[in-house]
Amino acid sequence: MHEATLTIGQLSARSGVAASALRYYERLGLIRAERTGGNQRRYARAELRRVAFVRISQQVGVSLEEIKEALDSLPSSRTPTPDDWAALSRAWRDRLDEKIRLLGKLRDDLDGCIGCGCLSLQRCTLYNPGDSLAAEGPGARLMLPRPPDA
Amino acid sequence: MHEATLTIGQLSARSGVAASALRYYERLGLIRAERTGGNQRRYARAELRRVAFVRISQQVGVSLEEIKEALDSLPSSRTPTPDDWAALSRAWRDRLDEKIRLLGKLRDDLDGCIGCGCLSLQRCTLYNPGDSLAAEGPGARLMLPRPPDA
DNA sequence: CTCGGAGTTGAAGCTCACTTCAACTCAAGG
DNA sequence: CCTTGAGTTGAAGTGAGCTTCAACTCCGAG
Repeated sequence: MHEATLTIGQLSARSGVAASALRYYERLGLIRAERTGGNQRRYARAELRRVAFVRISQQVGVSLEEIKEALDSLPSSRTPTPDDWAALSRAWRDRLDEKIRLLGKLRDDLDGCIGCGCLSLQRCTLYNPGDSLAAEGPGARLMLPRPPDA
Repeated sequence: MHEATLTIGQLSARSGVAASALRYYERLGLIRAERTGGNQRRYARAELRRVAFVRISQQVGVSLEEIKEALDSLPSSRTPTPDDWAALSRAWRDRLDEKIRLLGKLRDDLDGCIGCGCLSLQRCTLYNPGDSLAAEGPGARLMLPRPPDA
């Protein structure tokens, strides 16, 4: 026990992420694994940090694709240093700040706004589809970009 | 123009929500419409408020099902008063406060946490699958509830 | 060597929140 | 009356983020 590398089961147990999800993440290029002679995955302990980063970022509402982009900024040749991670976390911090700002605005405006009828108007500060808090969400999305005013 | 009721196209234009989405919301019971003799939808202006509430709530990361539950607390017999809406918004406000609190915690912990390695541990304050910020997310979800410790 | 639990793959399934399509009908102007 | 644009329906498709299944193989304890 306490070896240099982890099996997928061990990584799953330690990260709290299902093994099937870990394989999925690998397909997307979010994490990487060595293989044993018998083709089984062996994870470097550093992968734990990646998995944790993925889950935390998801909780903030970032898509896996965006998370991948962020992770791709880490050096691939060497194991990322604390400084490498710190740079990533700084970028995320800005994201969080913005999100917190928007939520605060939403909270402060909601009471006053919702009763007065301004919610019916597109001009309402709360109702600006542009500065979406929650990315875009899932689903088939097209239906021609809404005209500036219709 | 400026009639008592709105067609689906008008509601779509005013709310910024696609007509197909409005029909979908109706199926889910989030909004309601009268019908003309020729079976076309006619929306009371009060529905605009409902649509706005739905979209704003979605931006905060609430699922349509939860939004429906909230809307169901509005009186169905009469048109909701500002007070009715205010009650709803108070409940949402608590939600927002909690979300803001969690995001703030995340932001404050991230820098220190991510470089040090504690992210690898389940005990990390950041890495508590319990107080999920983003509900549960989409997808097929089962795979037996994770055992208390594995 | 044998056994059982852990691991492997690809393909298919699932939920959410919609959109898209086909094949219509309605409503209003000319 | 005719045309045109807006509206109607149900069914099927989409994308994200996984899970589930079947049919295997691997690996470590006994």
